[in-house]
Amino acid sequence: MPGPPWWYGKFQNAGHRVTLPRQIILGILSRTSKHLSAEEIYLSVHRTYPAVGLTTIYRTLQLLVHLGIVFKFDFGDGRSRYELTASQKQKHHHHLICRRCGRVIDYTDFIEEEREVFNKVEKILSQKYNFKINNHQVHFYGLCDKCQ
Amino acid sequence: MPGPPWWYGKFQNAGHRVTLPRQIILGILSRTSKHLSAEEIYLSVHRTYPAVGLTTIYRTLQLLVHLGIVFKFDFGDGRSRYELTASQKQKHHHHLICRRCGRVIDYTDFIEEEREVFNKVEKILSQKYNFKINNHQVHFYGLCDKCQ
DNA sequence: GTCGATGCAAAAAATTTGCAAGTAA
DNA sequence: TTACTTGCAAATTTTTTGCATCGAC
Repeated sequence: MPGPPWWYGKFQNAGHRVTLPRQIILGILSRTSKHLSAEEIYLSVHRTYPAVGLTTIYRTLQLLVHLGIVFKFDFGDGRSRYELTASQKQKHHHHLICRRCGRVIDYTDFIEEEREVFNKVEKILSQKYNFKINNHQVHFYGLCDKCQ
Repeated sequence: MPGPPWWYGKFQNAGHRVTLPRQIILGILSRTSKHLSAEEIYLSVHRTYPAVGLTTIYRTLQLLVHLGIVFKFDFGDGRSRYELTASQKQKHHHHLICRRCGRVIDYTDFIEEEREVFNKVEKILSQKYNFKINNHQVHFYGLCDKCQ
């Protein structure tokens, strides 16, 4: 029995409406493992729902970032990239970024080991800076095999 | 005795020239602890060297990112932010980002386990993906005290 | 002297905004 | 019904490019 999606409550709590465009966009994000740009999401939505405009994509993504539902990244190719912070299908992962060609590798190695440390660090930081921390991201920068 | 600056070799190796604008920009970056935007750097340079144009700022920053000398970040306010990857004065630090107001707190309170994990992960990832890793960054996302 | 680097103006992209019309709650 | 959302078009903002000149090596 598929109850309401996991993000439903976040919309409710913040007083935001669950509209069709928003559901579609979240659907796309939850079905991909890529780092999509606003335009790529727009094109993907557009195939099935041509009525949805690019503006709505931008506004929705802004909202989702705001609610902590998606991450917004800049991998250096001039456009922002978006991905869900969590989902059933999507494992928590971090990034390995080539600073020369911009290639991005998702890695999930050691996430478990990291988790323990991050929980601890998160706790310390939360108290010290009075921050309510929800997520974290690790980026390693370097040169990929082809660019060395 | 102040020999050539630490980044000198990186320029040489890559066949890039050490010009006045580049030295000025690096000087500004090494003297601040802020996350400056291209325009802020431009304004800062412009005070003392009005001849340097905004285009040069962008081109120089692009080069510095390319060489691994500066980090380029998107903290969500619509413009890219830059900071040195390392320097004598600048301690390695990570970021705590408020997803509501965009406030960014630098923290340097690393715990020993944190360091250990990163060294370990870096080593393994380097081998597994054949990446030459130079740097890493950790971002914690959440709500700051004022935005909770 | 060479060839990379720079400045200016113009162009290109990406993202945001105004406003009337649509629609979830 | 009420106010949040949306689409479209226009505007804004950031970043990039073309080209003649300049300057580091």
